[in-house]
Amino acid sequence: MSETTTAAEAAAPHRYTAAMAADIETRWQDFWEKQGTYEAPNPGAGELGGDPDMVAKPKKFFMDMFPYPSGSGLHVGHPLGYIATDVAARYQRMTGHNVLHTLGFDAFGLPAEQYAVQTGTHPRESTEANIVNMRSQLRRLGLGHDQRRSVATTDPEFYRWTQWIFLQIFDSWYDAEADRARPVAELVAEFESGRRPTPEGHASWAELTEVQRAELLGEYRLAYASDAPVNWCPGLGTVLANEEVTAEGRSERGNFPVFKAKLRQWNMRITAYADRLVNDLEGLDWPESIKLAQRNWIGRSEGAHVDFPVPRQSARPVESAGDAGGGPAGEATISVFTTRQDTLFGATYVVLAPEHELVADIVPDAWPEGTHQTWTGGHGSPRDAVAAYQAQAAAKSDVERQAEVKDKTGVFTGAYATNPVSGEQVPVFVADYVLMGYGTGAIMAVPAHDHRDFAFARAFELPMRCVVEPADGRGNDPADWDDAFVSYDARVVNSAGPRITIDGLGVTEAKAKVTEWLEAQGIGAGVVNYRLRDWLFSRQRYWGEPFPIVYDEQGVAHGLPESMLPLELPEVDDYSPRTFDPDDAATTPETPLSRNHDWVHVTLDLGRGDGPRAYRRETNTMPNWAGSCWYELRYLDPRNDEAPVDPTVERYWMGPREGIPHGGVDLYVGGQEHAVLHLLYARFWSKVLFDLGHTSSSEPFHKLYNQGMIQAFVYRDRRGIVVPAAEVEERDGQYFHRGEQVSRQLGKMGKSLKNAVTPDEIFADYGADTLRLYEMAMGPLDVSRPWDPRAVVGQHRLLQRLWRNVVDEATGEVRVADTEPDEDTLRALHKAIDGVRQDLSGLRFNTAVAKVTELNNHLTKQSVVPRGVVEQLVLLIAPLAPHIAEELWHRLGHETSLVYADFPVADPAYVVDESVTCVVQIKGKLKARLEVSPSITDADLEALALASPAVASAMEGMSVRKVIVRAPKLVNIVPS
RNA sequence: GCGGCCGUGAUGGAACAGGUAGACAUGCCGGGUUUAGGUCCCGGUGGGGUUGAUCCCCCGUGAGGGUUCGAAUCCCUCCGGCCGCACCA
Repeated sequence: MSETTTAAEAAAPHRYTAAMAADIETRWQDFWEKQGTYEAPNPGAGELGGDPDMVAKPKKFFMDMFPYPSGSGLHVGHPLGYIATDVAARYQRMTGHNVLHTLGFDAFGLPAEQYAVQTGTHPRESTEANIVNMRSQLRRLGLGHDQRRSVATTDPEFYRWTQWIFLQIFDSWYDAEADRARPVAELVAEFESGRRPTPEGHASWAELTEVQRAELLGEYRLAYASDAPVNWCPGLGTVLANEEVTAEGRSERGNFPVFKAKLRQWNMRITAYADRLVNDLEGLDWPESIKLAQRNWIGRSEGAHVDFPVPRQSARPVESAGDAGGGPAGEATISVFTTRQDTLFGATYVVLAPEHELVADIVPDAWPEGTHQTWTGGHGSPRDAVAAYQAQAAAKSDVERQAEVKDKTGVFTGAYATNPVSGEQVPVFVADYVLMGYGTGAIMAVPAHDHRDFAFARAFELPMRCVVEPADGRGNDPADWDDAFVSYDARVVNSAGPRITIDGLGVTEAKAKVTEWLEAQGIGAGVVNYRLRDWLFSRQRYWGEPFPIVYDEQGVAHGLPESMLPLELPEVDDYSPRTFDPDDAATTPETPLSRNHDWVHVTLDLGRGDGPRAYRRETNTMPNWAGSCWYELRYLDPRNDEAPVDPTVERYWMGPREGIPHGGVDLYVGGQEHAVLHLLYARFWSKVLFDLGHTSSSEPFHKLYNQGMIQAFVYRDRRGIVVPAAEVEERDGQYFHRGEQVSRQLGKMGKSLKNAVTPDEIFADYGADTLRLYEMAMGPLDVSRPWDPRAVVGQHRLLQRLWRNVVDEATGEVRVADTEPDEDTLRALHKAIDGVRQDLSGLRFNTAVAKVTELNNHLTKQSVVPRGVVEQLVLLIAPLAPHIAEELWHRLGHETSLVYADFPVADPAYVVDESVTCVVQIKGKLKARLEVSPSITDADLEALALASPAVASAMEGMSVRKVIVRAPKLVNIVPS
């Protein structure tokens, strides 16, 4: 911008420019802050209670996915969703709602740690500095947030309650009969009274030692420590949840290899909620794609367990209850999971995962006579063959397994199991296409009707039997087939035996009959199986919530009493995670908190009546996701020091309501990347808190909206090196950087691609209102679209024209007239009101901007601007461009802010045109237009259309066969 | 491989429930204001044909086919792009 006053500026000293925008915007931002304009009152007399009239209004609770306070600042892509929710929230304020809208910070996480390692600053310091910086950047956008409610997950007063919720989860178990979580104390009471017997294999409650009791309860608790195999990522130095590992078996963050390792880690029993997490999706107003992603991730499938008896070779006693316990001595049982019980007669072999614990028990000393050459893997004994295969499978990474999907490998165990329906002896194989982590880790193979089994059977020359009649004419002999026949809509054949016959039944009937039979025989049962696993909840990090858990001398975990919360992060010498060679699977994690010996080893009185005792603290910290699992609740009641949220306040803002029995936030806007992470975890916590009676809402977010990404052009030179987008010049559709031609592609916006545009640049050139309008006008909120630096000016021009319609650029005087608007203008106004209302409530911001623009353009063409109309226009644009709207509102003589002014209401009489253009088509082709009254009858319109000269000439020599009339918009004439 | 979404001017995108395709904006073209520039103003702008000109005609929503009086919109096949899951029994 030029410093000297130009001639144009001298001619128009009161033009709306970037400088004037900056002045207006900061002035109103200060005003709003001072007035507490956006402070939404809670019901009741609490600290955030307020105006009862406001509380009595219908409420709206709008949220954005809160940001990580990064040190590198914002680019224009970041606030897209924040602007959208702000516009929606402002619209709701003007339509008589008590609107809660704020934004907090998800501030635990790796970047602060890494920054701390580089610079020596404490993560808390850099985090707080970043939050201050981000707050001021966001403030400059004019977002109407209730600042009193903005929380940071790193705040001890916040994570005190994260820890408290963890303890609630730790102290509860899932009662499958009641289908909800209950306090562990109630479970203990049931064990003590004998009302609930201890599970098979355990002594009675009274006979158990304290350690044994703790172990038993650990099998019930919703938060529990276990030694199950976890995802260990040496490159990051921490273990990870399944959701954080990519399909390629690498860490989502950093792309390091991930290995399975047996480590004692904390887990959350999210699997207990699998069914409810699937079922409750139905009532949510979420994008189908996200619901689908969650359904896929949970992976509910209905099927059955089926027992296949197999001779036991070793003399080992039966170790544990369950699958292996049923058979007579010398016999083991392979329990398989299948979703196709109906194909049981077609099961011609059985496969165990290489890690299956039964493998060792069933392998005989020598190959049975006549064993196929291909089955032995060239080994002299089954033991050698299986051991070699197991070693080979263990050494394979997930990536390698993926690569070999087409080529099935495996080896015969030497054992034969009995097919329970046919009594047939079927060979038992070990193969890595069966995964230990899904189902029972064992399958019955039905090669004729499963693609994978078919491929394996072909490779190993195993028999196939067709038991579902192919409907595609391929015949009933699998030997002639290229692939398995898989269908759920077919008839069962070849499935008659001495014990059960299902021939002729449809797949569904056959399934039901087989399941019933299995249950009656006690050799199987219908089960529902899930792909979802429990959520691995501990991390080897410094910058996270410490677990409020201590271990006594016997190693039993105890929750800290509420009075000891928050358990604050201790000072340590070194915050950095201990990382390792990314490929070295043999490493083990080290927790930064363990470096503070004095903090770890403490003497505490936990209030259990046993006085002060020595304890050792848990040194893992919680994953990043913990704080975001419940932060919506804290927005409601951020200063409550007796509970995470007051129940009355929670019910007011989030409780069940008309058509929304689950309750939850009214609108939640954020990116798609959290489909199976944050959004799943938060739903889980929400349900636990609901079950335990702490909240009235069993879903956190009723309506979810995914905003698209703002992309930007990426310019590369001939060597493919990215050049700064700001330095590229365009000439005749070609792009040049320092004289050299460069190529242009669309990509993410960001520093690494040298194409980031910061809000500050746009503020300097145009102002915040222009930025807001441009982001809203670019396209539908849920679609990704490129940032076009040249196009921003269009929205600035709109504001300039709006300004000019109210204010004389030369004098600064208000130039509107107190005249009555003409009919045309009234119709333009009321159509705009009607359209903008619909668009804003439907989150169609781009078309709302277009309608406001149209009305403004209409006024621009008028010689006099009627005050009544322009005032309504100012209100219409207020949610989108609140600063200029306030300024004009003020200049138009209003004393109070328009934030709570009534949004204009359309007069239906003016929403319809006085006359409408009727289209006359002949065979669907446009032939003529007629100006007609909107209330014209079909008959009148038909007569009018047929009488029109254009129709008469076009219909010359033809007769009318049929006329379709859709008064008042259309007549279509069909000639014969 | 399975599942889902999407292809409209030079560009971002409109078109609510099948009924005037291209609203609104950028860019571009022409004109104005200005010493000049544009973050100013006014007008034009899908392609082709025709006319002195208004008019008028034809074509047009990735390609092909279908349903319909009428299709960007519904159905089928194909092509292209994006996303999710992926040996899940």
